[in-house]
Amino acid sequence: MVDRAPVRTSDLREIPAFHSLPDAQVSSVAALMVRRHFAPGQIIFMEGDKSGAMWFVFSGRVKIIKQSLNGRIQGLCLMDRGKCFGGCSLFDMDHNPATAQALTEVTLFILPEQAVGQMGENDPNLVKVLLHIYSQRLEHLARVSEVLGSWTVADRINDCLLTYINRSVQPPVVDLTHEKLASLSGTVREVVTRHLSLLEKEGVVHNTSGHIIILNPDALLPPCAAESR
Amino acid sequence: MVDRAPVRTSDLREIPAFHSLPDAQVSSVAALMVRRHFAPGQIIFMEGDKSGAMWFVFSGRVKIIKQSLNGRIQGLCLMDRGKCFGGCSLFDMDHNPATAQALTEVTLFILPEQAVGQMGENDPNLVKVLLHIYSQRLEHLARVSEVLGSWTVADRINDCLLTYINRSVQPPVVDLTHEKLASLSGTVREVVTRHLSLLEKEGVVHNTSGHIIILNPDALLPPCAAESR
DNA sequence: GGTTGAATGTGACTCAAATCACGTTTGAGA
DNA sequence: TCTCAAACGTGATTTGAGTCACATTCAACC
Repeated sequence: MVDRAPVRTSDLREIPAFHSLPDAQVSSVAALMVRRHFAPGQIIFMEGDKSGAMWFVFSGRVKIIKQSLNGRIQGLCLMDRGKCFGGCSLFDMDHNPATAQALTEVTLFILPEQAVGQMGENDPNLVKVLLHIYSQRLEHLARVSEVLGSWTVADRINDCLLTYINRSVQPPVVDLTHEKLASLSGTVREVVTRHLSLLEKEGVVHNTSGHIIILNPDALLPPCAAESR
Repeated sequence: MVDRAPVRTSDLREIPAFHSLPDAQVSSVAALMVRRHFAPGQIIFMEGDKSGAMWFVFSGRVKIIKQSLNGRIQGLCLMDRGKCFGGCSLFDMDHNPATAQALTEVTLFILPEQAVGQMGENDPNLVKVLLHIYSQRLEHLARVSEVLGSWTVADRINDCLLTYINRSVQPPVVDLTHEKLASLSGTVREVVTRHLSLLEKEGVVHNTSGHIIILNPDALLPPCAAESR
């Protein structure tokens, strides 16, 4: 699965974490990276693995999932182009807390563990990259814990719809099955189906197989956000 | 509330985030800090505030809480001596995501926003302090989201008991009312009371007013952790 | 176009946990 | 020791959401 094509500086430029970095450093990081390919369904790493490598999505989509004790699989998030995942052992954790699985054909850039370690030691600019990534995660986790803790299932589904909305087409659309949406919002398919039927009755969305067309995104906003508009 | 007594280097040494820092730097950080005092119940900062200052608990206990839309208050965690909170706007967030309230008499050290900003610029050693704090939070949040997402209420209550157990007395004890425990574990008082009665029947804890005596801490471990013993 | 497996729709049932509504105990201070 | 507010105990009721079971529709591909 290792692709011989090297990681080009211009490729890395597409990844937000490297936007603010001088060219020289981007290319030195690029030299340390490895390009890999995964087919849909392939496991990239498993919950419990000790790898501290960091993974960057160059193309395709990766699913981060977690298996709970009762055997249900909770999707944590989807990683699209430009996103970064893994590297958890750098964050004082001794193993990966979740599993990463390719959802489509994906091309990933890997920054191996020891390379990440060195980055921190040497160069304050590179530390900023790490801080940037940290920030993203903290924000995401803060959000997840807020959402799981206080919202109802209906709100969580709405939130997922807004998170994975694709506005590049008109009207905007969410390319997820009810099944996947259920997993991402921490519930089961039937509940998603029922809630989407409700939303359809209200004229907020339109259901087609495999896609959900969003007619009125604003109606999906949680009450608090709606107030502030 | 500003206390004239300066923050001493030896005071900072008590805080884990500064353990690995050379003396010279600890004292330069100490010079930037301000000591403040809060009475029980006082609000330290509110959800939505934009302050990016970081707060360190020197003595006493602070409660981090979040008000959900339905008006219920969810306690996120308690901060005891040595813990750090706040500074969220440094983490790419534009406002504090939660409220901090003094639970007892507390003495806090504040590292003002611009001081934190400078730290990152200048000294790679100080950046490690930030990374340390980041790591702690990521770990905590990862835990919270795992707990909220997959565990049952009973498991969450057990988890809270273990988190806030005070082992400095024998037998160990948890100094929280059912009400506070309910808030921390994301449920309501009645459910906590009922679950604790159960645990008492099983001989795991003993209930007294305002304190819960833990007779058998191991029995509180979740199934997964229990297996690995 | 007919077959097939995935995706969706829907009713009935179940259950954990929240809510409601009390009564009882506790402990600190007048 | 009396009082009162806070903390605790407990039944009855409600409900959100997960589970089960099965029917229906969709889309891809020979």
